[in-house]
Amino acid sequence: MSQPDAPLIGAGNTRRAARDSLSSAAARKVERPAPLRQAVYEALLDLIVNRTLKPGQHLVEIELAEHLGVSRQPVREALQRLQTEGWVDLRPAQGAFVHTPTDEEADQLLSVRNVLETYSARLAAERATPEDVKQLRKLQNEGVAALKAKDVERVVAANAALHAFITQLSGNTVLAEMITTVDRRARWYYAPLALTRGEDAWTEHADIIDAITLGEPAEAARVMSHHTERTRTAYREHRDATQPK
Amino acid sequence: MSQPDAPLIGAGNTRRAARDSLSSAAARKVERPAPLRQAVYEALLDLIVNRTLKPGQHLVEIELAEHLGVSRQPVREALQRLQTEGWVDLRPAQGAFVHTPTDEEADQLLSVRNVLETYSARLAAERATPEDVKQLRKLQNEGVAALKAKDVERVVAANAALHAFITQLSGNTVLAEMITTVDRRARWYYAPLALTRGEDAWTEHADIIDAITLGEPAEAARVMSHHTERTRTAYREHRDATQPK
DNA sequence: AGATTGCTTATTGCATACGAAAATCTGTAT
DNA sequence: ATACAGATTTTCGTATGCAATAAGCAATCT
Repeated sequence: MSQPDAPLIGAGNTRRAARDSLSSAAARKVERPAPLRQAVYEALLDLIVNRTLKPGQHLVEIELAEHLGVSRQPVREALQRLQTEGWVDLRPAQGAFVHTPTDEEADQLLSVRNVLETYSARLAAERATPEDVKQLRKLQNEGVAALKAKDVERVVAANAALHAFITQLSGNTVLAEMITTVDRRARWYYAPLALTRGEDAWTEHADIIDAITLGEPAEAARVMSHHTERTRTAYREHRDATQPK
Repeated sequence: MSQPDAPLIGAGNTRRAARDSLSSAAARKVERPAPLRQAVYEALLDLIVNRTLKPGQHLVEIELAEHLGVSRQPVREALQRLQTEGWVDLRPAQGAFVHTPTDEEADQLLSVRNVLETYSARLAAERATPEDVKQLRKLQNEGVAALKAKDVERVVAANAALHAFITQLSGNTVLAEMITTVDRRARWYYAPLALTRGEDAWTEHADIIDAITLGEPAEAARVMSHHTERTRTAYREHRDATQPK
């Protein structure tokens, strides 16, 4: 049985009990209690991203439900959301399967990501305050430190944090949400190649921050585009290297 | 009672009966029968887009369900999908409300649309075949004809069709899906200003098609950006005119 | 042997049931 | 009249039940 052994909710069977345990798993505070399906969504997404649930794997509702200690209903709803975001495929009358990204799709996603991130960098350069710049430097330092320490986890986290912050700086909420989704998926795709290009990436990050600091939108856009394009190329090369055709 | 009077399913109460009537309403053929929630999704989206369901309106699950002749379940699932796409807001324990776009949000969406469409035009210019170009001309002619006939419906449809086709030409599926979603929302936003700039728009369309025909990506991008930016400006002006602050 | 048909089982999709939270209403006190 | 407290109603969120479909398997036919 390929049941993952992650959160596993206690025997608590009431709605409240299930919610609490799952929420703590997701480490979130809720004023107005978020629906259970939200916690389930986050739990499942996490399981997919960290590859506990493998691409192509058939996700049986009742199994996930029992694993998380809830009923099928919230699981269904979470799975459907995961579908619209491209994490799983829902085949009518057959159920959910963890999405298996094709090379072509990954490449397309990375190019879309390029376009969106480039635009966000441009906007960020137009709007960043000195305080924002200070924060950017901080994130950059953290990333470089993590890289020096060869702490993969930390580098990945720092990378995500830096990009997320620039995205926020753009001031365009619609754009930011889109990038958040796309980026997460992109990271999932190129996770295998991890830190093969760590050094270069953080040099490029420095260039991006410089452009934002100087308030030069065109330059920021150019450098960000270069950066994300390099990532895309790295992905391609990695792919060609590992699948020698 | 603000019950919409649109599809209204026959008294058929079985699963099969309800599915059939809704499917025919959505005018779709299904080999492997699409889930009912899909049909409900389309029906609700249509009701929102054509403003039968008004922004801010509280959507009560049971009412929608009875109106469509199904149970709450598929309605819930459809509503959740509509939320992830930005058509409704789901407030915990309160239910669904048709999303009310703010001016800021509309502007942001239109600028994202600009970026995405611009990129798709660039790709289209790189890839379009002579056959594709022929089809583009055809769509263009249809639009101009509709404009001459002052048939608003037709113009809107032709406009959507042309943009959709260029989007397809890009060959980037991920991008295309994104544009489809964004565009549909954008049209919903600026629907009020309808055809105030019909003439100009179709002149610009001609420019875009020319650039694609000549296979000049940079030019296609430039012109498409100009076009979508003009739309955005028109939206702003319309807004400022109608809400004199 | 290989394909085909009918049966069994597993799993989904929808409907319904029920408890809990929010909104609304009512009556009372100030 | 207004504000507040409590009860009532409405509506959601989750759980469960049931019919229908798809996959798996065995027996049969060619």
